[in-house]
Amino acid sequence: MKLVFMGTPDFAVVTLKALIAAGHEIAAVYSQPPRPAGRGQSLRPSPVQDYAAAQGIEVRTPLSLKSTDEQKFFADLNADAAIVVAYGLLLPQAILDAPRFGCFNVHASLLPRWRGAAPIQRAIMAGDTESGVTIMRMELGLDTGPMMKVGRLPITSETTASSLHDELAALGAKLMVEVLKHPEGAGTPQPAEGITYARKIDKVEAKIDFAKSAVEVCNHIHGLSPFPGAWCILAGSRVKILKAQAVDHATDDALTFACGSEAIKFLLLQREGKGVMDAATFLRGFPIASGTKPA
RNA sequence: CGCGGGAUGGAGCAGCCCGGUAGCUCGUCAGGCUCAUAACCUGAAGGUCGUCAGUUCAAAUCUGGCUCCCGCAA
Repeated sequence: MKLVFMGTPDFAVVTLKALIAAGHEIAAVYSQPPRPAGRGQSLRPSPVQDYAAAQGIEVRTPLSLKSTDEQKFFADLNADAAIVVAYGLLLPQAILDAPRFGCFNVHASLLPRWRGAAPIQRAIMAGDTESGVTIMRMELGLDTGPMMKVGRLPITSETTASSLHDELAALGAKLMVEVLKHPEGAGTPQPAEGITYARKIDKVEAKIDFAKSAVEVCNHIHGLSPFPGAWCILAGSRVKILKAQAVDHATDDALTFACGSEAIKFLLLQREGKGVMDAATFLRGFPIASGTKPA
């Protein structure tokens, strides 16, 4: 089929690759325009733009799809379908109506739970035991469209936002390819019950609150790992915690700390300016006296 | 030019301010002890101190350039 792909982060690249591998023609790729990012705040293109450009695909980065010029260009692509994955722009009705089979979206949650911006992180932070991806036919509303296909994945005590992100990206890409084999289906309406919204992750949320229970702290850490990274102050240094484990009670272990209930054991950490290390390695160069309290 | 930290034997760090025998924790190898051990003891190997240049009798340490890594902020 002749497709238009719209997406921005790494998560979307996985689907784009799968579509190309499945033999679809990508008429054009839309992505968020390059923005100042990283150190030196230099302008850098999105992962999707990077990849598409490297494949020789035309990339468009409009600030909005509201202009009639932009909508006309889109319509003139004469696509069979538009595939949207974490694009970052709302699609006006004129865009939704343009492709022959409509627009399809990969969303990283079991809808209608976790509609919105940060479904992967929110699912882990909330302590969900299951996550997944939903392929939906797009509507004007935010993640409200009828479901074409759903894939489920368990969330365990080992799951981090990073690992779940990778798994869901792969699963979503696979399911999208399958959906496109029968793009004419109407899909199943989302349940009216169980709607929640996954609001954007705010940096101020990242600081660890040791007053919560160990399990909550652990979920918080894993949900924000590795970005933006849950952190606390240890012996005067800002330390990011990328992996942890809830344990029954505080022990003599240098990196086990009491929480509101039970205790948390840090397994993977990163000091400011340093690389990521496991607990033993971290302690070798940055000894933490027993009894030290994190802040 | 957004702010800042860093590059030292395989790993993580100290030393640098106040130039002059390269140290610590761990790992590796050999041997010993032990019923046994991620235990303990003894010994050994392993580093042109990121790179280029400068200052100096002498540079890991002072000065300047370059490369790479990371935290914050966006």
